[in-house]
Amino acid sequence: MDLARPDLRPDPSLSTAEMETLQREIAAAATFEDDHALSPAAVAVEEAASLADGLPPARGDAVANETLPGTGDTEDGTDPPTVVGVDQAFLTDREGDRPDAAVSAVVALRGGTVVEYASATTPLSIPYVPGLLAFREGEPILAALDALDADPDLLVCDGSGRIHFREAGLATHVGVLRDVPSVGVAKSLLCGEPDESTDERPAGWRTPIRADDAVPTAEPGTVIGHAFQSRQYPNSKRVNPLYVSPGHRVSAETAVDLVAALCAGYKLPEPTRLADAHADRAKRDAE
DNA sequence: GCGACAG
DNA sequence: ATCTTGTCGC
Repeated sequence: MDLARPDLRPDPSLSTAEMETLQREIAAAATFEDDHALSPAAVAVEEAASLADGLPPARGDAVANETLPGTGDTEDGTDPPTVVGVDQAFLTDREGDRPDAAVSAVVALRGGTVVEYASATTPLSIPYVPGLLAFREGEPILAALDALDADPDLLVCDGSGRIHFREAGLATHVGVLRDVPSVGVAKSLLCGEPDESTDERPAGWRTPIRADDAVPTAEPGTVIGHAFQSRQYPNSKRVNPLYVSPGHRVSAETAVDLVAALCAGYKLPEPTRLADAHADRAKRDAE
């Protein structure tokens, strides 16, 4: 059965009040539990793709790679889950003022191998408002996902999921609309309170983020995500942690475990890092 | 009124 | 997010 909810699409023409109401519906339709067989081990990425010579092979070549012996295959011969990274870049107008259009990029990985790329450029209709990001970037993202042939088993979105004022961040919104398991990976904390200070933590460290007064829809103290130190330098400057939260059909614990498994030596998990690079390339090609 | 706020 | 060179460290 198809449980996607196209009726809950992030329509940018809604009023602020309507947007917030829609987000409460999204949160109500969301599942912050593991209802699938997605295991962190199954999606683990062993080696980072080299961006030195540009991005890995585009779709046509990558499809051929799928049939290469040992590439992205699991031991029992089953196909690994398809993980799709989603990211955005913005085009600026002639005067160099405000962003004019959004470039949404999606990159599909299977067993650490890139199997497909897609992107979509959409005019921006509303400004960025904290808490309403999905209404600015949601439509472009959905357009990019539509351009993808692959069937995502997991979406890795740039931004929050359950770590949100109404527990309905970008990752949750997109996940619910398509009824696909999703996680949110943010570079800064929107709301909620970490159990411990996140300062100068070693790679691999994590601490729960709990709902506070800024998240009235959740029972106070509910774990809505985690701060996760994906990378750290031995010396020199410190790296800030990531803020990982469930989008849809994933628990807070599994969300961090999945992201940890998807990291391959860089601060950002591979799907996000590759989508980021693809978005930049698509943007450059458009200029 | 003040503070605080993903990309 | 975006505007941008060099620079410090592995």
